[in-house]
Amino acid sequence: MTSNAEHTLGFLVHTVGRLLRKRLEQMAVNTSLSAAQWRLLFSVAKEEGTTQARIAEFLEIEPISVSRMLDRMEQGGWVERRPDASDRRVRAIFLTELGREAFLYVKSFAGEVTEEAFAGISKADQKIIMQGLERVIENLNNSITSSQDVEDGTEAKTLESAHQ
Amino acid sequence: MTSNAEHTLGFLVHTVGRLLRKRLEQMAVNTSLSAAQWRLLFSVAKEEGTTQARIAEFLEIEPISVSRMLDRMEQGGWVERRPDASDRRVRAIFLTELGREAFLYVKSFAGEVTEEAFAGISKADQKIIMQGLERVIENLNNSITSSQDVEDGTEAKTLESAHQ
DNA sequence: GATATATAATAAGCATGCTTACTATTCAAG
DNA sequence: CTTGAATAGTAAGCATGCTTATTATATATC
Repeated sequence: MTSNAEHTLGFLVHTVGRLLRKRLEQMAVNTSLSAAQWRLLFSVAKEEGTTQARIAEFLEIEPISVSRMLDRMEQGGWVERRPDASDRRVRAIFLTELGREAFLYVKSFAGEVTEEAFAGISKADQKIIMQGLERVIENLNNSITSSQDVEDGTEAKTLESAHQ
Repeated sequence: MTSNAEHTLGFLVHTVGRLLRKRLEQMAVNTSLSAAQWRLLFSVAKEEGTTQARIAEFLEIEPISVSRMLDRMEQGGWVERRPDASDRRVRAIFLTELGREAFLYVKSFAGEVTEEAFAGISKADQKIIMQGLERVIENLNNSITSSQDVEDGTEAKTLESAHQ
């Protein structure tokens, strides 16, 4: 509807992400869960008793980010940190009853949001889009990794060479 | 490569967005511009002398977010706030020479990142993906707007009704 | 067994988004 | 002309990401 920025992949994905987040939070207004918190609940529900390090790896964010989100979510009563018997560095993370309910609640319409998003797009095209995004992730991961490996200065353009 | 979370639209888009941001920042390591700052430069370059309110509308973020980003970007010497002759509430925003160079610099490989991302995907499928994302944006905007209009409690599920 | 290295979690401080509340200014209605 | 509403920008405080550094504990090497 609104004449939406430029129509490049970056702008589009940025916008879609923002709107998905917004719509999910709008539907889940009864919980006070953010999309980020829901992802965290998701990763704990998938593997109860997991560690903070494993959560960070799964969500591909930094351990410190997990730590501070858990501070708030533990305080909100959604999750619980328990000491690990065999390794005193480790905290095992569990959902509380409230956390389990909230997770199921939001999960119950995560699919609904996807349906709304894909309205009017054929199943075949939906498949192309989903598989396309998977491929994009693979491609970018490769680019990022190989560029990190090179690290010899030939990779990054300089300000001078960029626009002549 | 990595067994990447769940394969839902939300998780995929979230990941693609993060990787695009990361790759762009990796390539533009010579500038100290973040992806968010680049988007802001983009919106100023598109319309020099624009106002903060217009930038906020274009980027679909809040005016206060623009204000604080401009604080830092003005301090970094990328942009300049000038008073508006006809309306003393307004600040007209301009690129500095540095800002113009940085913009062109990053712009020069924004397309490159898209190419990397789409490697191995046919032109036809690329088109389906791009148009699909445009449609998704339209759909979500509609859902969000109409849900805001309703606002009568029948829209949002309750915790009780969600999982029975 | 002592020491060096690796790992789990946290602390401090920054950027970028948000909400809510404020000031200054402009515009519209009477 | 005055008053009241709308608009442009900012302030304060919060959440969620980051980087860099620190603490506590485990593990591997000599």
